[in-house]
Amino acid sequence: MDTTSSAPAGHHGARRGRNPRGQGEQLREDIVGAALRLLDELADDQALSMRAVAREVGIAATSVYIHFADRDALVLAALERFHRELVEAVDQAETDAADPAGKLRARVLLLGRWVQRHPGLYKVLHESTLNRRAAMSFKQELAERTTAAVQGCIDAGLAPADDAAVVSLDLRAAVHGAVSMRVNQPDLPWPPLEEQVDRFLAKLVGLVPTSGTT
Amino acid sequence: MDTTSSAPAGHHGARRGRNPRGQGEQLREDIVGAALRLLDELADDQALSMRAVAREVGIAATSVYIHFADRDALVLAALERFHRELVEAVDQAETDAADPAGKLRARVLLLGRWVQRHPGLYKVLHESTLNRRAAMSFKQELAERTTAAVQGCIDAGLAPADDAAVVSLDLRAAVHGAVSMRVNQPDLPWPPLEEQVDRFLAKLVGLVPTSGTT
DNA sequence: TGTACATCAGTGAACGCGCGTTCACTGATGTAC
DNA sequence: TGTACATCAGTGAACGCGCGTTCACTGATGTAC
Repeated sequence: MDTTSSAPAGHHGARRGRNPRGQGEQLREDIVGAALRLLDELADDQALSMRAVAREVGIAATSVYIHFADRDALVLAALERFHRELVEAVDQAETDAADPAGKLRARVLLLGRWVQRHPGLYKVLHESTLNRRAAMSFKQELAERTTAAVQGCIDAGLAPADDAAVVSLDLRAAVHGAVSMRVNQPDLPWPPLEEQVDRFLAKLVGLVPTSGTT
Repeated sequence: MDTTSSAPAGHHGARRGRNPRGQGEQLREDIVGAALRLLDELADDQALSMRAVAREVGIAATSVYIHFADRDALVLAALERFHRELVEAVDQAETDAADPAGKLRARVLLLGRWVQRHPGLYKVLHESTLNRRAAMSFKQELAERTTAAVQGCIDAGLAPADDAAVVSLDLRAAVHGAVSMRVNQPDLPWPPLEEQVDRFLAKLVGLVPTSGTT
């Protein structure tokens, strides 16, 4: 389920063979996988070149155009897949937790851990100038589910009654900021993200810090 | 005092004349000004080209190398100037405010307003991959002064006693996140930043929301 | 069963471009004697 | 007062590079008759 392990076998330039008839779409997946690996390294969508992607997959540069109209289309497809996997992982973490407060905490903490493993992709997803050119409406999904988790806490009486959308926005902004600072200046001596997240949950959402290790 | 108005007269490619003897350093300032203008537009340090800067100033591309060893050196100088102006503006806002709580609020709100005027530069300052390659230790300054302002609130009894460094980190993370989301997705319908900042000041620092318009 | 044709899954060469950077140079202005 | 020289503030041409993208093509595999 990890984005960076999506390539079938040979990593860079391993001269991959032609797919059998009817399996042409497999190359598309391999290209997206290669783009994800490179984007995570580069941490910049503008720095990704179609030729580098082709080299990584082991195909001719022109073959990328069979599946993607241009570079933006490829980056967009890669980010959509990254986001989908992220949403699935976060939802799974929520499912594993017991009560609504634990679910919200699990969501946020898993996001933090995921980002620490793929800082470059997080940067591209949220900071790339592609945000100016393309819609990326799929990003709404994560926000909506976090708001639902906040609402769950309020409904269960674990958080004071309030506008869940507003509380969720504040929480997401704070967490995004905390994560973003760590991702963008990885060499600075940051305190543990988990403690900061717990302070945000306590102060912004109003959860009682039950020190749950769920 | 605005970064984007630092060029003397002719904006793009206006064929500027040679400086008089002893005034050679003037070109350096003009180059930095042009770089700031372009970086604010591009919102990406990698997208800035030495040739584009030279065109903007109205000089030969090679003349940039008289003052800057390479592109990173130029971007670094530009960001240092942007940061210095930002710090000065924020400090001025703090001076104008009456009590410690008003000072902290003024700092944060002015930062928000400044960023809304120069979103591209904010992105480059905090998100560019130059952060990986260069130190940018000057950025510490803003953080330190915010922490001092938080400490001021605590000392004056306007905020509950707590570790000012921790509270400051949380506040900066939250504000950075709120600002960053708006900068990176400008087309989304964001609620007013000021209200969100006031919530952060109330919930994270513990200030009483005195609705001060200072 | 044979064979002409269509389709699929790609490839190789080439285009024009803007870029970072280097190099040897230019022309105005000041200064020592 | 004249003049040789040094310094300053730049310039113009050129280098090699990787890039996005287009174009006409290739060779294997399936399918209609």
